[in-house]
Amino acid sequence: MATLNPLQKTRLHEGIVAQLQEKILSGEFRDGDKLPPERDLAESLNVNRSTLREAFKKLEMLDLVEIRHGDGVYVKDYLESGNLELLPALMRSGGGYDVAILKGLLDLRRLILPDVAYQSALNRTAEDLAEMERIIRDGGISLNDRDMMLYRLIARASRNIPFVIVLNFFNNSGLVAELLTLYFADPNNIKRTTRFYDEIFEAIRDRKPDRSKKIMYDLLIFAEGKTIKILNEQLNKDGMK
Amino acid sequence: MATLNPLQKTRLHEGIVAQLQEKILSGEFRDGDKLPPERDLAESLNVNRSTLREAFKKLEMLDLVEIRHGDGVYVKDYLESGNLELLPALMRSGGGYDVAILKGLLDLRRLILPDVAYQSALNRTAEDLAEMERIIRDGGISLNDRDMMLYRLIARASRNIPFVIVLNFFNNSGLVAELLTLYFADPNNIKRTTRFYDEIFEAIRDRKPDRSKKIMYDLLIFAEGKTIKILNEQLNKDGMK
DNA sequence: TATTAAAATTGGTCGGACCACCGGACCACT
DNA sequence: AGTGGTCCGGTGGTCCGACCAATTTTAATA
Repeated sequence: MATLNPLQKTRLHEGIVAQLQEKILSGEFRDGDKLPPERDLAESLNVNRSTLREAFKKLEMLDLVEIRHGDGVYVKDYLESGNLELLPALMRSGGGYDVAILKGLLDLRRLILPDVAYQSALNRTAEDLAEMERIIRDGGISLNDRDMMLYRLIARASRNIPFVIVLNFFNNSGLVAELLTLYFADPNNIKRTTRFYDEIFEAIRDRKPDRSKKIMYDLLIFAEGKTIKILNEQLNKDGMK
Repeated sequence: MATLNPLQKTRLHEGIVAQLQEKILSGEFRDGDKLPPERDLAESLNVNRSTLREAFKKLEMLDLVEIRHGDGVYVKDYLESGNLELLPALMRSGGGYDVAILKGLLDLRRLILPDVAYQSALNRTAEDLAEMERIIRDGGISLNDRDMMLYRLIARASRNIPFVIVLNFFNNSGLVAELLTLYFADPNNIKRTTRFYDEIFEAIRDRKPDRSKKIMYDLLIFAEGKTIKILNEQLNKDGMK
């Protein structure tokens, strides 16, 4: 408790969230622990109680803590209640990437996206197609943005809202963006993905769900392999320094 | 005695969150809309500005709004940024179940859980097995709780943290709990699920990933079919009234 | 007309006050 | 010994009013 640092950021309560979240995810605060009273904690952090409470509201929404009126604030077990939003933070807990968690995330993506493509081929409209084609042909968009936009369009065309929202998680977590930058550093990968765009577009256009699914799956397998390889090389380099 | 439900205390800011969330999900507040200033909105809602701000912090965490210092609070497109936590609310938007969203959620579950079982069969420890057996044999737990606890144990045994956290979503959203109650109302379904417990336990115990995966998949297909059927019957009944 | 400076608007933080709820201690009665 | 009643300190929940900080709008100026 004594190691909480006062902070100065653009938004104080965000800094508090980050600090407390880190302490929970790292195990410094464990399941069942009772945090100090808001008044005390606010004083320790050199912030107003209102500000601290705004931070607590976010932590509560992340299911990291449970706030009991008249009692106190208790740390919850994030493995039992934690939110998906925690995964990016969890993956970076040690400075670099936690490869096990990264692989788990890639597992999730590989399990879901092929079926998104499948349903997209079944339910896409002419408008969906037009938008997809526009994105694919548009040269004014960065590789990263184009990639994420296309996936979003495919998901929307599936008319499956849970699919769309799960994809948001991958797109907005910043995770995919980071990996894509590494991935697209290799021109061969750009070529492979560009081919993928054409293939998946055709398959969805022609309403071929099974083929769409396979095309998506193959691309994901390819991209996963490359990405893991790149990360391993980085790790080795860092390790030798 | 058993029918007494603990009444939930409602915190003011939670009511505000629910109210604003509903207006956003229903489309009354659209993407890009600027909300009234905190001071005005607080007065309209008859609450203090601090209280309103706590609500805003939660809405921001749900990615339903974007707060810009010196500018205002803007509604975001939940289809582009929305959080998984929104799905339960979205599914109940019209009073009953939005069947399309429900099916999408079942899709997700069916895509993921079989592979959770697969990895669980590969990575489970003796301790995992012991806990699973304890849950399966324990007669003192409600059907619902036992079901959710077993799934959680299977997920943990997979040693795949993203899997565990995704499963939390299904377990904690209240969604599965509701459906399970309907599902377990039929003794045949209880029998089928009890058989599933034994089968999946054996398969995981014997480290048979493919068999575990298939057992999980078959059970999910069965349960989905039954659940959808029950819901359709309910809809028809309600429609005839 | 374009630029710049002041003013207004709006979210962010603050300090202090009071209310609502919980838990434990203590008491009265059985 | 056990049950219920009462009280009290601690803690989260809400409120008030003020000022700070970022942005937008408006007005003054070149």
